[in-house]
Amino acid sequence: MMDTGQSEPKWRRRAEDRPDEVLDASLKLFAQNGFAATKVEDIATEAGISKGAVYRYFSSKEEIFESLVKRAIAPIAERTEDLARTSHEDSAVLLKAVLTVAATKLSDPDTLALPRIVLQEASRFPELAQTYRRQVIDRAIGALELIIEKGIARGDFRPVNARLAVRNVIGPLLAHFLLGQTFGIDREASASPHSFIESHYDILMRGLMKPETGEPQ
Amino acid sequence: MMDTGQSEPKWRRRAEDRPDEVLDASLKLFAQNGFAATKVEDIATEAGISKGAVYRYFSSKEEIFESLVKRAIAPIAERTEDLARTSHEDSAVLLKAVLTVAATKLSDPDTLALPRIVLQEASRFPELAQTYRRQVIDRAIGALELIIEKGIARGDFRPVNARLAVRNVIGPLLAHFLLGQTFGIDREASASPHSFIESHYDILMRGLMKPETGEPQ
Amino acid sequence: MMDTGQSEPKWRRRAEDRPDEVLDASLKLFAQNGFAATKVEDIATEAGISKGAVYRYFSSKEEIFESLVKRAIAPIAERTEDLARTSHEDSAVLLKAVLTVAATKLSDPDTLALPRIVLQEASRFPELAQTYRRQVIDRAIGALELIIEKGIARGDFRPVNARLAVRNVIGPLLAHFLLGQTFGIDREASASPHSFIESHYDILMRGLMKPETGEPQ
Amino acid sequence: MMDTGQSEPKWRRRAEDRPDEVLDASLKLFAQNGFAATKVEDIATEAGISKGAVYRYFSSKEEIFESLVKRAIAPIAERTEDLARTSHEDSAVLLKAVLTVAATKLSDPDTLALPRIVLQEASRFPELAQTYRRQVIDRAIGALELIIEKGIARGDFRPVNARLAVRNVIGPLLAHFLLGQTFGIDREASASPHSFIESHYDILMRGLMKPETGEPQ
DNA sequence: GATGAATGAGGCTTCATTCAT
DNA sequence: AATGAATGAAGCCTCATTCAT
Repeated sequence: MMDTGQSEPKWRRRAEDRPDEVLDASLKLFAQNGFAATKVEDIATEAGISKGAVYRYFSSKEEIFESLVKRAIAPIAERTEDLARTSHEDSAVLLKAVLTVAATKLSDPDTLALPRIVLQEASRFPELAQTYRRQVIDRAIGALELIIEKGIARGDFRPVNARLAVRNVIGPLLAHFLLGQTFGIDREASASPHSFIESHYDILMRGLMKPETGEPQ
Repeated sequence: MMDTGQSEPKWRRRAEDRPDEVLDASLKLFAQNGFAATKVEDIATEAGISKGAVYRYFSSKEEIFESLVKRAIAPIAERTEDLARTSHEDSAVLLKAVLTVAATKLSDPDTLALPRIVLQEASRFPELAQTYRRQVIDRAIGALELIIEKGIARGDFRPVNARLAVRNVIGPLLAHFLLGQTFGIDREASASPHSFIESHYDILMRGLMKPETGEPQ
Repeated sequence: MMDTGQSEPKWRRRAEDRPDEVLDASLKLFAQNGFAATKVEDIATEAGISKGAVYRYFSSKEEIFESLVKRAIAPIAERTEDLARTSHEDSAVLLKAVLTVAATKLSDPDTLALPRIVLQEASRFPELAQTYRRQVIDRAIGALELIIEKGIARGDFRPVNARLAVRNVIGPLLAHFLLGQTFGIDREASASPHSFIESHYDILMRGLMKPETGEPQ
Repeated sequence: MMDTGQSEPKWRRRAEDRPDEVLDASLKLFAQNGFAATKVEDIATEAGISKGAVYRYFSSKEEIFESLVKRAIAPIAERTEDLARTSHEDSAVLLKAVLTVAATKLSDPDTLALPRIVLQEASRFPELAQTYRRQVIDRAIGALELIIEKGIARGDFRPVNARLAVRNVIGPLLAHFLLGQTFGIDREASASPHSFIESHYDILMRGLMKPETGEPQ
């Protein structure tokens, strides 16, 4: 919140930063190679510490993964409620804002990394997957559902099944960014985050809005 | 200890079926536990043969995975062109048919399994991922793109960017089935494949069609 | 002894020839890759039969090796005594004849192969090595020892320790052919079997003969 | 079951010595059983460490073998040149010195072990065999050749083909020590290194020297 | 606290041998 | 008798985790 302008020197390694550095390193390597194929020694090297030191902060490789997920969840869990509260505005405007933010974040590979890993490892860490689901997915879905329901109540949207309609909001983002990153699809200009969001928003809004409402935006 | 006299044959000689049995077993276990966490011995046991026998048909665990993907790709690659050719019909009708077929297939965990695994292991098998992408994803996207473009040319659809619009067709399916299976979301009745497809189709078609076209379906 | 001139057609595979064909194949492969690195399947393929068939003639890979050694030993064991009996001639002439025969044989890689393998595998097949030693090495040494002793008795040679002098007869052959084949030493013309034997004989005879005997040969 | 209280350290930390200890253990076992028949676990046990520890120092069993050869080669490659330089002396004296040193070394099973293994495994490690040949065999042969040529130039020796004559120097050593060790030949007193060298030298020198030179030594 | 040497269970793979066909 | 599919013991190697220094 308060950026004093004096950038924290990267080289100052402080003990309390270590766990986070380990998690950063892990995130990078897990995203690159998957959980099983990532060696603790590699994590240590990437974090600039020794293998043994890793075990000072985390009791096992699995715990690193759990902490990684929990670290990512924490801020999301806190901020999510804002989404619902802020919805005093026009539903269409709100939805566009949400989509834009989401697209911006998901177009960053580092942000996409964790959801991807969780998806990958869900079967091996069922409880963690459930935690992620409840803390992140359910909240996001819940928030979007609420936005849609409010839009329906306000008369902005047609009376659709809000819970199912959420798939039409989230899905195209998934298809674009997840497949895009995983398979390297459509790296051309036409697929820039911006133009994609324009297209998605255009189609989605027409699909949700009442016919007489006229053009979206 | 107790020999009843009825000799149980240690194994059957059934070379022709074995490779497929191994692949079936592998698909099941890979889907369940991922590639790395699946032991060759488990595959063998699941296939009802010995560890060593697996290596008569596949030279390594990786080759099993590759064969699995190729086996799944083959029929898809053949049938895909049909999709484009059949499109003499009304674009809306065609699109609904496609969505219904896709939903039916994807709601079967066994069908969804392979795409899931490919997604999971893409970073560890980059070439295989690219093969899958070209043979399956690109074709599917291409076919859908063609349907949309024909719809635009016929005046059924608004002039949208067909390539990007494809995300709005595929994405909700992904969100529904992939996340649904992975995280166990929404197992309630409201989320039946049928009702989801109705919802998806309704929103999607309104988003694509010209306003004056009237109600979809 | 009786060569009728009608060469046995190679392509006529008869059951009674099989064991020898297996041994031929084994000799070739053992010489090439060693005992451990040679697979029974490779032997079978080389012999033009199936893996199972090999086990009809030999009960194990070790037995193949044993048979190989015994097959090679048999004729040697029979012929060796001749060497001692023939020694009515001049010791120098006899020794030269022996050296020439030995050099001719050892310059053929196929002949050298078995001694090489026996040397290689001696520690893994101690009994076989002892059999080989007694049947081949001891006899050869014994025969040469006898030749030398007779030479001394006749006054052709100086009174040397015959048993130790045998090393001076055999050793250079070993050095030339064994090292030559194993390490590919001296493939030039100067190292032809013939010129080597001339050199060896020249040096050896001068070493053994009485000074006053004059030039050898 | 019975904890006496005196904690036995599971291992010592001794990284610097370990590689050599592993090589020593490997040499012993390779010499005894051959490369293929020696298990990494056996090497580890012989070296007093665990299987895994071996892999801290060598990335594979093959690398152990390579290191073994290189370790043995290094000092030889350095010292060999001395042999040629020292040859200010009488050729006969020099040759006897060389033979005596060689015999002393080769009569030690531990010294003979490596050449034996290299000979055994030459076909499986062709590059290593060539390295050994160039670094050890070619140098030794070259040095001996030089001694002989100098002897000829000085008028000590007859004009023989030096390159081929080298076989008469080396060969008897090979026959005596290599066969002796491999097949357990002549363990009697008559075959002591000393008496063998006397015999070999006696026969060899007479073979090389000019008739009028008189008795060797 | 930090380090990295050491451990050892566990996985992949090979291949001699067996035996149903 | 021949075949080659199947077995399974055994070996190489990996790597998460421990712990002496």
